[in-house]
Amino acid sequence: MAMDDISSALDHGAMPDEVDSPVKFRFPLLLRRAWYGLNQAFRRRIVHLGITPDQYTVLRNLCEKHMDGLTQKDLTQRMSSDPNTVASLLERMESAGLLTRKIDDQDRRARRIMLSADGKRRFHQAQAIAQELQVEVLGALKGGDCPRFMHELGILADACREAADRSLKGTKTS
Amino acid sequence: MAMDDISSALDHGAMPDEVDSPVKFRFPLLLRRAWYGLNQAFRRRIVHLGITPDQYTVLRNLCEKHMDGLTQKDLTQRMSSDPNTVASLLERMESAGLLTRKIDDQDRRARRIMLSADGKRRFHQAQAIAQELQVEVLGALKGGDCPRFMHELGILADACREAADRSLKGTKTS
DNA sequence: ATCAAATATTACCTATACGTAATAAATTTC
DNA sequence: GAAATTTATTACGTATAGGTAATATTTGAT
Repeated sequence: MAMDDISSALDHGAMPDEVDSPVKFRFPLLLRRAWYGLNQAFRRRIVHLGITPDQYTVLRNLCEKHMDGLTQKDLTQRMSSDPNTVASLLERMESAGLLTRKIDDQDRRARRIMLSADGKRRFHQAQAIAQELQVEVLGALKGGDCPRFMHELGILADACREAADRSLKGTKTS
Repeated sequence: MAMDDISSALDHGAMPDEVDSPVKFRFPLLLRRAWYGLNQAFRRRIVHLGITPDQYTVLRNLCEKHMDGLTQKDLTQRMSSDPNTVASLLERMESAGLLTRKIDDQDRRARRIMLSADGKRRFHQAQAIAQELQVEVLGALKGGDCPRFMHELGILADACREAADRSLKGTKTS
């Protein structure tokens, strides 16, 4: 039953009628459901640590192979995020004592973000929880489908980002 | 080069070391990039219509096969969203003249949402743009990968939602 | 019929996304 | 080498996510 629905609804790769396919197989709705579900699950599991999913992402980027710190610009790119969002995010995290921000020596426009000892500690606690959650969720994909799925999701993610960049100025549809 | 990385990083379906795999193949980061990219692209393309991507989703749900209207609860479920979020979203949309809200006859706790003529008109304009965007993005997936990918994304989306529900009360990890 | 429990919504709160404009410092240009 | 341009960040505004609590209404139990 499942494969029939899929075949009839999403057949030729990227035809316009996909947009009118059943809710269960529409890319934007599935993406929304997955993203918000994953975030809510993680948020609920780490709320006792006093950090949010986005703050966890910041801690992770700071913790792994960048003990020398990152600028806000670096973080913005690594998180596929926005300078404004990252700025206020870091402001809250600095107030919470998770990190420090100091003017960069090489470029005094930039601020170099450094993880605090407490930030590192809380990150490691959250990381164990993140790993559990990831095992739970990805376990739903049977067999060796996972690597290929991630590869395809990466292709689509890049396509979405490029579409967003194209949509800012100039030609919108190509 | 690509497949080697994938294979070494994401091999056994859902092992903990996936969490430490290269950024390019981490589920949460890819999901984030895809979701925000898609939204930003769509937001930029419909801003001239005076609606946002989330408002488009409301309009779509109201427009297709539910001319008799939906309650806020219905909309919340269809959008994989939250009652609070939907309430304020609809408040703004009502102020903008996109829809009307009236007390339901059968259940006076509920409010029945009805699309306005202007809301319907703006929806159809936005829908053409949504279809273009979807063709652009999904076109990045070559061959017949799309149906299978959507099926797998649906499985993961459900797994994420269930994880979130489990995380609210009782046993968190199973 | 009546009181308790469940349900739809609102009110209020903080966190995040992201658009525009301002500011300051680095880089490029002539 | 000073002016124009680019770039990192901040300031401020609106929209959305979602938590907790209050309110009103329906449903269920007695």
